[in-house]
Amino acid sequence: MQQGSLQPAVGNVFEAVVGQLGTAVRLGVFANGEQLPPERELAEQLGVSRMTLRDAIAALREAGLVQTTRGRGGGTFVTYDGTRPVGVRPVSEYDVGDVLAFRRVVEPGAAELAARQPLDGEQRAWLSTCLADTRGDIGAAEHRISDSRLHLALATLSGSAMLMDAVTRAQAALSDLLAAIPVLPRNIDHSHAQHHRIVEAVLHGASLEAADAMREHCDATGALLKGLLG
Amino acid sequence: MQQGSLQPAVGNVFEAVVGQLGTAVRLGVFANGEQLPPERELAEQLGVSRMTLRDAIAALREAGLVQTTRGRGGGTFVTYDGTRPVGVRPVSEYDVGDVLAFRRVVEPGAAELAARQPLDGEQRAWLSTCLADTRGDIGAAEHRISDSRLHLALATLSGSAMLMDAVTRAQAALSDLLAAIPVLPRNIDHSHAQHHRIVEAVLHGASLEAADAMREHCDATGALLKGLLG
DNA sequence: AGATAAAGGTTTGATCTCAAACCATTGACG
DNA sequence: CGTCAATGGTTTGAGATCAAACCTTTATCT
Repeated sequence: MQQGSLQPAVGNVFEAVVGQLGTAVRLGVFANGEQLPPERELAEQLGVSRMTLRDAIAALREAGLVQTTRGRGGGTFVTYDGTRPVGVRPVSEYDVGDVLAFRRVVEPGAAELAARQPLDGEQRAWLSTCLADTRGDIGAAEHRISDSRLHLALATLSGSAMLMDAVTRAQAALSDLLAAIPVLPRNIDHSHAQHHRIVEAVLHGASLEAADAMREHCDATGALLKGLLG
Repeated sequence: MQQGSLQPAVGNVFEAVVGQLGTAVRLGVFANGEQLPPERELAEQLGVSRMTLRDAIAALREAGLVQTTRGRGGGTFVTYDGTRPVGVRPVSEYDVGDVLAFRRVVEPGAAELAARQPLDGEQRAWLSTCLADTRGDIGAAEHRISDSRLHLALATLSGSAMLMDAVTRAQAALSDLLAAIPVLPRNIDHSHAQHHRIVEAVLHGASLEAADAMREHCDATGALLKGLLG
């Protein structure tokens, strides 16, 4: 009986950055049409040299996820609305059941913490906007992206960087799988009702309710996925 | 309102490996006197070249954490019983409150999952042994190490690699802080009672009870730490 | 003793990554 | 129209990291 632990270090910085940026785009961390931060800035945020970042951006450009223009007012812009499948490999290597289990732990935890947090007006408005965005009359792809944004927003509002990391990992690992869920109106309605309940609970500071609601939501999504993937 | 995410890539593989191995030793993942895997093997496990691993081991050797002998039957052996403070930098850069919050989410989650798992005889015995090890008439340092081992064992039994990673991160980030907790018999007794309750719950498959007990344990430790650190 | 096996120790050349400086393009503003 | 500023594009040399082959030490087996 002995441990696992000792996770391998990421050997290839370039690939890691491609994975991170690609995931960020696919999760809607950067909205479609939005401009990425300038290279020098983004490189610093990622803790990576500008050269490596540029190579990664070039890869994303080849994959059609972004476009780049030069000159003042230029930059790298997201050109991905979620409708096309993309060839960028996600970072994760975990088992589906594992990801679902992990998510079921960290997302309710994040929601619970977010509900405990004293939120200012801007934060409350942000959350409401994210919720509303999942509602609009949009396609499946956009729905998936705005869903990710809502979940990441909740994680951000938890105020814990480690939890935020964990939720990001879970969402990244799930993004491809979630794309496989068929968009029956029934599912969307159900999902939205749960989102609504979660956000309400968070806004009212009902932490246990928020955690419960999120847990239920994760269970529902998980059941759906398991059903679809055998 | 915009995200964090985009965690920086680890630039220095060497330092990362030193941190990982050092943490593993300090957390008791490798027991005192125990032999580390052969370099070629360990390098592969860590996803790192043998050269880099060797440099890292050299650093640990200088720090007095391990000793190395050559020839057949030789190898690198842990020489750390937890009594000396060591100069090896931990990996984490997170805020104390953050780590405590994170831990309070992932450890109960892991305990809950472990309780749901059908455990075989070996696993049950392992858990019991880990629990018993925290009890013996041992010093503060050994107590801290066996405590880590128990928590990591629970995480391992959850069956989720992602959760295991998360708990390992949390324990690593906390290891220095936990060392600061004074070893009043009162604390140890309290802590052991909680450990006992957790393990019992896991062995009986009482998942909610396990999660509750672990949550309480985390709260207690957290309160103690906060009290001691201002 | 001598041979073998299992470990750590060393060398070497290729590749990846970095930092910093410099070049090129383009829109905005006077 | 010309200058400036903000952006991406390029070059270069140093240092980190890798993979693979080879050397040295030492316990064990015959």
